[in-house]
Amino acid sequence: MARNITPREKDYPQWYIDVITAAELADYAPVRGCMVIKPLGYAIWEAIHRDLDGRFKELGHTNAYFPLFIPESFLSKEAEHVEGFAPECAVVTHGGGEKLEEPLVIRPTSETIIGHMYAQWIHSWRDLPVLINQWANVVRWEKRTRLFLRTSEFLWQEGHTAHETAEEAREETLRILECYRAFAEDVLAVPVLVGEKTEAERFPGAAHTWCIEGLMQDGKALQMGTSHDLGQNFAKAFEIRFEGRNQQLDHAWTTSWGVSTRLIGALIMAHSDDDGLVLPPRIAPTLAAVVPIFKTDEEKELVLGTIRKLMVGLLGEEEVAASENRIGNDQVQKCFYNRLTEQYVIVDKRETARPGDKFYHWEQRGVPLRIEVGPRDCASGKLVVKNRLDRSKDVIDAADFTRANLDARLDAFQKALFDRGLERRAENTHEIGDYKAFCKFFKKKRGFVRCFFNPSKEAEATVKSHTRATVRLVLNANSDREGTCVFTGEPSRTEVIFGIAY
RNA sequence: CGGGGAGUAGCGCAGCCUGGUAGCGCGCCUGCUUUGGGAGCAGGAUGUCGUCGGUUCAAAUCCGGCCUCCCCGACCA
Repeated sequence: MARNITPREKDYPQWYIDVITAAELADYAPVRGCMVIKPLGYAIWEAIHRDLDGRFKELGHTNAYFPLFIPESFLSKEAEHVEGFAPECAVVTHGGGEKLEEPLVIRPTSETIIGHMYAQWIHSWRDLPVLINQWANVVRWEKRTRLFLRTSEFLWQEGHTAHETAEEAREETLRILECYRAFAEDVLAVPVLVGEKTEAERFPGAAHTWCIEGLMQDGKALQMGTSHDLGQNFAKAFEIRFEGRNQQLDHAWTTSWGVSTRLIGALIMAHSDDDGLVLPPRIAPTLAAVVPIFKTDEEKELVLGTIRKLMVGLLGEEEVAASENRIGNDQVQKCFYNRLTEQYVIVDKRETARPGDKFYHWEQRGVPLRIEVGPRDCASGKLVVKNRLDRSKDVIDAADFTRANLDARLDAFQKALFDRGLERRAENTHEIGDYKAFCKFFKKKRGFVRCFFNPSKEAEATVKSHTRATVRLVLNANSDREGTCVFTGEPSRTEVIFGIAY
């Protein structure tokens, strides 16, 4: 058992912090609500960035960059938008030692400044669609922060598109939603529900907000991504107009969508255990850690020699030789397993730590596979493969230490992780039709509650005051099944998911 | 922003009530022995006691302001 990690059972919030600390994902910054993303945490973000970026480009989007500072007056141009964001904006009032004529808001999101630019770039239907994404930091002055889940500054991507018709904008919104779903499930191995937000939970200024929602191990819901159909709201506020095929002036239809470093929090809370971080192989910066075991100098020579041969067999002489020239290779030798995804197999050659230390070290950092090679293995031509997820230990022939073998193990790991998530979600999803039972459930338990519900701001506020639960998403606004609203008892065809959210 | 808890060596903590030259465990450094699940012995280094101010001959300790973190609320992409 890891001695530096509080078990989930004992104190879940403390466990979360302990896992982050033990895995060295992040550290607190000397500014309230801000964090430093340390190399391992950042490598995970880079992996998320790399994969999603490819998906966006595959769909036809390109990246651009807009300013961090937004003139304060821009925010006010969309009534709901300013109402939603003004309370959490950081505002710059001075620059260069002088008071600014107009204060500058540090972007909490970029709809306004991008809308302003789109108004200048878009004149004709021939200019549409505009499909731009930006990778950026944003600032939202949060009262209560949590590492990765909610910090005052965070990293994200925000896509902003403009279209000729309402249909196209809606299609774009749903296309991105599906992109997020596939990414969350296939890459992060976190099962997500997909649906629309109710008016109460909608993005300020959006016509429709769609989301992917995951269930964490403590039964709380986590919003992992949103895709907004902005209708013509921002186009009207910023006068994004174009002359159509019919020679009439019309406002463009815009969308925006984003995921953030919060996804790292989702990864931690969905997969990790009392021994520390667990990462899906498709995201893990290090796929396998090779731990040499030896006592004497002769054994050291034998074991390290054997490992070198194994690594050459796995990755080729060129890569192994290159890794030996990298700085620090006498400590932890980093060999590229996949240069495109920047994923490594490492050899932990530190002589200051003993094998047991190394086992815990890499386990806590979420490395999916551990390879042990000792004198006994060298003699028998075998090696040990330990699986981080199910803790199984396989003794395999050295000849089987191949890409095909490792890939198969990593694929099985990825699948097992996702299947475990599906099982957990199934166990923690309940259909409840009666409001008394509904309240009783949330008094004691956490999880997704599926029910019929006729959304309204008032009803949702009342339910929240009773239970702290909110509508996480509308599963189906027009169900084939006919039910009764869990709150009012009236007939309903709207199926929703309630949960207590992070 | 309201309620509760905390801040002393890298980490975890004691000391504070009852002011009087700052301690323990782990980690770290050196050496030897070790090494297949967190090693043993010996020696050693490390602190503006979160910060600013007040009381006092004297403050980690008493008083006040502020900062930061954690938990529970409120708020919230």
